[in-house]
Amino acid sequence: MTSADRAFRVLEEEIVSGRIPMGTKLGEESLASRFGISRGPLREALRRLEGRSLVVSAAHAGVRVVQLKTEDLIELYEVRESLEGLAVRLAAERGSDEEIRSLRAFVDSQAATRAPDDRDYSQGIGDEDFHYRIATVSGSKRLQNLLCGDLYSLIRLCRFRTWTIPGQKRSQEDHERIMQAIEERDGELADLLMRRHVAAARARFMTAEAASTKL
Amino acid sequence: MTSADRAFRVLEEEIVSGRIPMGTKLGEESLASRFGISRGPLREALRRLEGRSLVVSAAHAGVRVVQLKTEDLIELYEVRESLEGLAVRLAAERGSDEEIRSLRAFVDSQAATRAPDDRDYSQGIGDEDFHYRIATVSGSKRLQNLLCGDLYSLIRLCRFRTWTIPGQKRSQEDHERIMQAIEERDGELADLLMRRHVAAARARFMTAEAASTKL
DNA sequence: CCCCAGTTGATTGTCAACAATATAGGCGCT
DNA sequence: AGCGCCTATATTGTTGACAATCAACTGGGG
Repeated sequence: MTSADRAFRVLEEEIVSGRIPMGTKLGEESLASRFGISRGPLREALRRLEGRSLVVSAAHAGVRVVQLKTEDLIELYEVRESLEGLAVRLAAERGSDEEIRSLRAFVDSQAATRAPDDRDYSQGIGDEDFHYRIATVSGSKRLQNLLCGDLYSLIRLCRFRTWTIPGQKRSQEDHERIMQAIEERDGELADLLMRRHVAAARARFMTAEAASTKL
Repeated sequence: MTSADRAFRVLEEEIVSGRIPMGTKLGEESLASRFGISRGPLREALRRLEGRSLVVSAAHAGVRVVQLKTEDLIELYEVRESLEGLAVRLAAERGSDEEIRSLRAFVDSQAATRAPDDRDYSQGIGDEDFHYRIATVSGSKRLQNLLCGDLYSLIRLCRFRTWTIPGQKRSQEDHERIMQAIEERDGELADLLMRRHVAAARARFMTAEAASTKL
């Protein structure tokens, strides 16, 4: 593993997790000294981040962490809606029995470990994990990379805004129904339910956003 | 515009157009001398290509143009099907009257300029242009970048394989019906028709592929 | 007092040389 | 003759220095 690889992974994680806020300027020299490497490999790491749209760079003006506006997040959710529908359809139609059993076990464990008052956050993680696993079961590498590699990263980048009331009980019910559709190999129904599921998440975000901008 | 930018654009165009075949090794020194630049900027261009999945790089083993297998192309078509459905739905529901009129004018011009025997290729271009314009009218920057920037590039990269019988008359009829759905602001219908349209293209490719591998 | 131009400073873009590693070819061994 | 090892070469990874460009600051003029 090269030093540029390390810098890329660390920066990617820090940007996606929000530890480096949106719009932050990424000076080459300071970052290079921080990682203990030269500017050459660091610039390569930045270019890879640029290729993945996590940063934007203007010539002679440095690179900054991408700054997503409200419309950008809405667009991301729209794309995610379609792609997750496709993913769950493929998972239902082409997933192996073993994969589906494993997915069922996960859903049940999620339902069991959910403490009655454990609202906010562990549910968010569990929800994310559910979608992540479906992308895997879909069997489409390209789709998995698009969802897990690009979309989720960008959406998580704005997580602080979508820390709205998760409505996790409803989410849990959604998961259960989607799971049933998968087990019945009903790709079309799973697709429909999944689209509604993420559309609901988008709606929650939009109402929360509207409320916050009204203030 | 920096020299790394130039190298990136030229290489991107040459890879996507197929002038640099899949699997070709991209040596740094030869490319650098060809562009008249040093290895530093060239490496940055390669890293940007890597971020866009047009090349794959292994440490100390150089970078090669991505080599798409049959399953990869199928996966690309599946993703494209969903995303184009979304694009045309958004175009129908949110496109301005002016944009839709412009789109109609384009479809009509395509139907008019198509010479009766002009099969193979100008239709392929026209078809691509149609989808490109719909992505624009959808109004979603993210979707437009995904479709026009990433998916079409990778699909075109395999164009030599999908030079199958275009069935352009059927394609023209598809466009006409999709256009009508857009004009009626029927996003759901446009979505359905578009999905069928690209599913048909995928089916043509798959049968052609099956025939060629049977040989 | 305000505005514009020149200059200084810092940051980015580029280069050529050095170090590290994988691939290829030859040599010896079995 | 076939196989494994070892060297040699070529390519990649990394570095520090140099050049070019942009931004801020200062000084002079209106």
